[in-house]
Amino acid sequence: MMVESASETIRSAPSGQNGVGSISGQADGGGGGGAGASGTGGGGAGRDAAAGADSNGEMSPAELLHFQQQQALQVARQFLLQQASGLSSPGSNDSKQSAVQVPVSVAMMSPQMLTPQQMQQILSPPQLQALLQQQQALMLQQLQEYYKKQQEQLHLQLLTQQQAGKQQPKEALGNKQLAFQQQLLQMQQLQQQHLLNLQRQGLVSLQPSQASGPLQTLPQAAVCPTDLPQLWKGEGAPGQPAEDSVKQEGLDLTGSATTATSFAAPPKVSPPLSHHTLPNGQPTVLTPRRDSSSHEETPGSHPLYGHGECKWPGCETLCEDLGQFIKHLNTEHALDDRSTAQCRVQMQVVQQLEIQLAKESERLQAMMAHLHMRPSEPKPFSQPVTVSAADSFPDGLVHPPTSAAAPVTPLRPPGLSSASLHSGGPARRRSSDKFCSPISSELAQNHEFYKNADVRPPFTYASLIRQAILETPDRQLTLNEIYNWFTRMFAYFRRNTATWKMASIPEVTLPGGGGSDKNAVRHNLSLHKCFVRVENVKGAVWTVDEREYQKRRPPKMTGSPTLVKNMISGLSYGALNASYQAALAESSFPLLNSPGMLNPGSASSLLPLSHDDVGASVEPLPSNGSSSPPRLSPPQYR
DNA sequence: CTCGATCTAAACACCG
DNA sequence: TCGGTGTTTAGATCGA
Repeated sequence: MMVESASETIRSAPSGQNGVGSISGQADGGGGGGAGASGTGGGGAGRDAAAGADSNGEMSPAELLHFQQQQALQVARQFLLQQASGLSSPGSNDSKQSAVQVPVSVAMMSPQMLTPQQMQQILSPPQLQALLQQQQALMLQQLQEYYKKQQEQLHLQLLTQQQAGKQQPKEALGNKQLAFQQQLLQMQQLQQQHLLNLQRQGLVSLQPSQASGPLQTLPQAAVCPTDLPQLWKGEGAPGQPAEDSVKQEGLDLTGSATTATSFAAPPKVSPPLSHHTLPNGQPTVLTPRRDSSSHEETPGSHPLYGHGECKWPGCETLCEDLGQFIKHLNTEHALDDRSTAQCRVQMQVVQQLEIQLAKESERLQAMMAHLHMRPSEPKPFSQPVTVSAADSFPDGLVHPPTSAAAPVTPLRPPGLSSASLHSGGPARRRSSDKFCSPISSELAQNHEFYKNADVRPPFTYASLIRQAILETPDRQLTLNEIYNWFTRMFAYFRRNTATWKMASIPEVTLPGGGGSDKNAVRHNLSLHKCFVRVENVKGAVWTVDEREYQKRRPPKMTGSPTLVKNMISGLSYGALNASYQAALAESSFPLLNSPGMLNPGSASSLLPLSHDDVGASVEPLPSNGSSSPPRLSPPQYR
């Protein structure tokens, strides 16, 4: 839908977007000129500024996410307002950072004027954490609905097609059905990815049987739409009572997360966060129930706790009982840079998948349109969004429906389309292969992911080039073949053909004879001793000197916050999130990339994050990626 | 602060 | 002359 159309627009205007933007690194740096002083770092501003206002009423999933974040902001502001106006109860034994300390001068100012940073300062960590979780809950809910609708649509359309097929040549019908089934399968895979990711973070805790159940066993041609709701237990019933503990929180996360309309009623902030406080003074802010109903049946459980261990990404700390786990949760996973960063990463993941899903959906719509099967609901997301938009801002604040498409804040997030994700601009992600050199298996596992997802692979050029060469039978490639490998294997580079093939665009042709990425490839080939040029009959080919390659890199592998930061900035969206970007960038990827980040059951991560390598023996993996605590440094924005 | 790795951009040379 | 290829330099970021 809009995602795709937007990206198409960009693609069709190479000189305007990718081309010029990426060439003149200073252009988007906001600061101009200075010899690239902000050349690689100024991308964020550029992307944000590049926000286009799509105001046709439709919302892409990404836009929806942004919108939800706006909602979260609204809730936060409401919360602030109420605190400032004395609604909060001073009796809260743990609110040392909350209402009492809200600077009146700040709190009394129009909440809309608060920046995320200010809110971060004002809100206590538990409150912020609650907001984060609320955001995720919202995202989850919308995604679930979206998935469900898609499934139902597919089912209906398949049925329709089968009927219509009676009037069509059998061969044609067969082909079409096959195509549909493939499409269906793709969506299912996407859902699985999404689900796994969520599960990995603990937001969704599938029962073992479920994990391998509905989605994976869905028959291709006979998908029962009801399977999905089963998978997303608890989702189908918005009014479903959630855990009391959650409802009693100062911020009624469950309510607001479950039904968008809950935003209408400013949460009763009687003793805010007074329940379930723990020795360290941190309230137990439970993740809103999005998972299986088993959690509601068993009050003694926690979505982040299962099989006696903490399910927090990368943690897996053993906890004997829930109490111990709660304690652990509040000590080890309180709201700090790392936790928020991890949260953010997960949001990125979800977002990516959403975008992917949107693309696939669009393709599906096009297919159906072609086959004269007019989709009943061309805008799967429109309805939830509409509801949210209509009901989410009852506070009298001006939030016309259009504001959904054109957010109030100048930060235009991801919605801009995936173009903002890969950010063809000079602020493109820097990849470090310090931790991701083992890309062989990673690529193998996530082959499809990279092929379709518009994310920059978290590898250095050198490691990618090496991989390209090693993948060939004779371990040699010409430069052009390397180019082709890049574009073939990675949607990111494919999408950035403007920068890859700029030589074909006169006005942006570089003296170097190619785009920046191409240039980078050539540069890397020349620079690294591990790449050996061999004269061949047909010309020159490049080979890899493994010894040099291994020599080149230090044996240890740590995470690359740089990469994180870049990825995050590329995916940047949302005012609230902005305040966490730095934290995330500084802290989270090492964890995310650590083996421990993966659930034991999901060893084959669908994320580009696994560490295993075919040549694992060459490069010792860290015993545990999470063992190296992330640096908690002040936020840095590039 | 330094150093190394990396990325990006650019200039330049060579060759078909 | 032009485009592709290859080399080199410079500036910047970032982590150790």
